[in-house]
Amino acid sequence: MQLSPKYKVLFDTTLEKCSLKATKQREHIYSLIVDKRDHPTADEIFTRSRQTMPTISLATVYNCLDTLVESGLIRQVNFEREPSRYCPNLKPHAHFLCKETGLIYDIDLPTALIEHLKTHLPENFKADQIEINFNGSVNRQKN
Amino acid sequence: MQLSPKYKVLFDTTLEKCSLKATKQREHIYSLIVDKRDHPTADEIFTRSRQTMPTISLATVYNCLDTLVESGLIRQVNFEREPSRYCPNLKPHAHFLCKETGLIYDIDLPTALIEHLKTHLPENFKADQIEINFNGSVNRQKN
DNA sequence: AAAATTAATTAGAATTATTCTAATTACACT
DNA sequence: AGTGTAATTAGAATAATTCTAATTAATTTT
Repeated sequence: MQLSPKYKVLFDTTLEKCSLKATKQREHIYSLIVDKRDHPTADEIFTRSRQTMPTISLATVYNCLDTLVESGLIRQVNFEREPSRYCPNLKPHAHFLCKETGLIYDIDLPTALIEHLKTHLPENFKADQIEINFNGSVNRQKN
Repeated sequence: MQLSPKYKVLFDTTLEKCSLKATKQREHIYSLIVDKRDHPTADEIFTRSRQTMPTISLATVYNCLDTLVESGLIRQVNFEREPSRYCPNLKPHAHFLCKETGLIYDIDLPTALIEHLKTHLPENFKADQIEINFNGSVNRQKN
């Protein structure tokens, strides 16, 4: 529940850059996401945040998540019609949803590969973002 | 509102293969999606379908869409928190959402490229599906 | 062909995630 | 301290989707 110096600096400077305030609610929610990188939903984050900040409201959780996404500190991850999930990993990566466990995994992808995907767009298309989502199952490793 | 022979055969055989019935509601909805490939939402499909089938219900539209997706006749396309959209293009492709117009474009991608993405998964990960979504803007072509 | 079985459709209620509204609080700047 | 602006809050509202239970349609069995 305490941001490491590295993330604290990132948090402060990023919000500063966006002329947004580094409030304790925003920091708290950000620290939860950085701390437990299990791609929680807004509701899960709400539940967790109440444990140490019992007065926070669900609206604030949504507000803070939106702010953090806009400022680029976290990414919103959407799979089909499921509730949005949130991810603090800022390296270019894809997501993999295991249909058996419901767990979401980060899949590192080379930046070059992601850039290569863009070359398949028509000339007048300019992509700001690419979202790559895998769906499947993770097999238990044999010993 | 009339399926071409090609799509009619595809529709009939695919549902047959899944032991699902080729009802007139399902065919109607499928034909709308094949006919106007603008990635409509369930609600848009509902509105369109009522024009020629005024007794169809929204629940049926959702049911039919689910059935068509499950059988593999159409794809469900999800961008962020927006309502699901539906796409009859079965070739491997990505989607591009223009943030200015809200229009969704199909982006053809070589099968090899999509397969190549899978090679970046850990060994015990088996992907059934990959969803690739671009976000950005389409610039008006200069003359 | 009638009866029975099963699947699909329907209307409307219920749910759920998210957004909105209006009031309050916190903070920064004179 | 007083003012202005942004952020937070509680609760209501919304919107997409799902659920429920009843009806209809289609198919198979008798």
